[in-house]
Amino acid sequence: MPVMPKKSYHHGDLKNSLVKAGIGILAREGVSGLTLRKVARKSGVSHAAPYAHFSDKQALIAAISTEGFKRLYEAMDSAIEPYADRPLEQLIAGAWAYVQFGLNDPDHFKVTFSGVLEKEKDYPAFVEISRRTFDRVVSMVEACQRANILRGGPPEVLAVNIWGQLHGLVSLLIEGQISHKVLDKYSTKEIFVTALSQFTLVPVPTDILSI
Amino acid sequence: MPVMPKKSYHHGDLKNSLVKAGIGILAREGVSGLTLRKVARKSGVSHAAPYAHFSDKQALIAAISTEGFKRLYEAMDSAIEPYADRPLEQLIAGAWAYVQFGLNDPDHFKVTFSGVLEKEKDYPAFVEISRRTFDRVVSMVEACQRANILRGGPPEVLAVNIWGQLHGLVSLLIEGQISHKVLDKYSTKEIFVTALSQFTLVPVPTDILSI
DNA sequence: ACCTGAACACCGTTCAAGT
DNA sequence: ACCTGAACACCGTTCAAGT
Repeated sequence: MPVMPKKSYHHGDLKNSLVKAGIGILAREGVSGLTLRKVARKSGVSHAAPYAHFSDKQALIAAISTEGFKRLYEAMDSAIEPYADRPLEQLIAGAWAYVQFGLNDPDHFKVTFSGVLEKEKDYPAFVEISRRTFDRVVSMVEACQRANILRGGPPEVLAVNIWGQLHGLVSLLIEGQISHKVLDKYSTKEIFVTALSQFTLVPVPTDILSI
Repeated sequence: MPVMPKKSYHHGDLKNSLVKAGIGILAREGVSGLTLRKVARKSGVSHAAPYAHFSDKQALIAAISTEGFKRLYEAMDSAIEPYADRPLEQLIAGAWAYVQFGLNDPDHFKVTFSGVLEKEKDYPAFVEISRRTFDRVVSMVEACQRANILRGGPPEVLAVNIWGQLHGLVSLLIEGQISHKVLDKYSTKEIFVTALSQFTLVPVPTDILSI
């Protein structure tokens, strides 16, 4: 009995398949479950095959992180889109999209932002999407400042602060560091609205926030 | 030639030594360099010896995290001490101690707060020091509210927000996510003072912040 | 150009055995 | 009670060889 040729020797789009497989494993087994060998197995190739496309595990993680950042950028973009010329609404919707991304896929968020990728500076695609996202936030902040919705001061600093506020709360929530005493009494939404209100000079419209 | 008895068969205080060794490795080689076998080697015992004191690697990580949290608590306590009955100064000094802890030993900070420890709820000592620290912050916030230094509202929510703000900024700084365009123009100190100013109803006294 | 299979060094964990 | 040494399954990485 001759061996059946299993489809074909070449995979077709292995590089892409590896990234997708990695994201899947991340969602189901977490950061510690993400191994190169599992990713290869899931893509139906030998454990050495990934090295044809990624120089090492960090390079695959860089690709997964970059994809995470891109998804985040897209999510923020779609969330903002309905609110042309309404900077406050844009800010809130964008912020909420960031939060949702973190809470919906905490391990992808972690890989993208929490130092699993060790030398992000070595990966130009990651640096690029990071820069683009930040620039977008800065221009939203500037629009808010012009509309007297945010205080004055250097917009980059304000953008970093707002980003930091959201990032910190999402991180603490994901890691389960926020005590149940607090979470039983106040919803995630309340906590974030209170946080954003520290920055804005006008009340935060809560009707935008889905869920 | 008979074998020299190498000191003694028993280590003496292996449990403690393993935690210290782990913290050392963390500082020099980062999270990915922290292995049980290295920790054992550094303590001069076989690679199976740690299992007499810790059920698995996560249990050692829990001990390292708990020690990190204790050091943080102590650091905040000493920073606050000089400012009895001056809630604003206490808040600033405590916040700055948190930031310093993160920037001085980023990998210990990461292990303590960024999900390297996977089920912190299983480790009562960790949960306990976490609770104590948070309670301390809440009571500082309450004192600030009474002195009209912070806005009203549920103190736990405000405490979570302030903690989240600091935590987010420290995390982004550690991970190198804050662009050089910003860091070249504004110091860490400036960024944190601006951040804290969003919360306070009075100007933030910067003379407290060492460095 | 893309992939396989064997090999190597390293890791976490277990367990029978030694002191 | 505390530690060792051998063993096992798994991992990242390399490399000669196959298609």
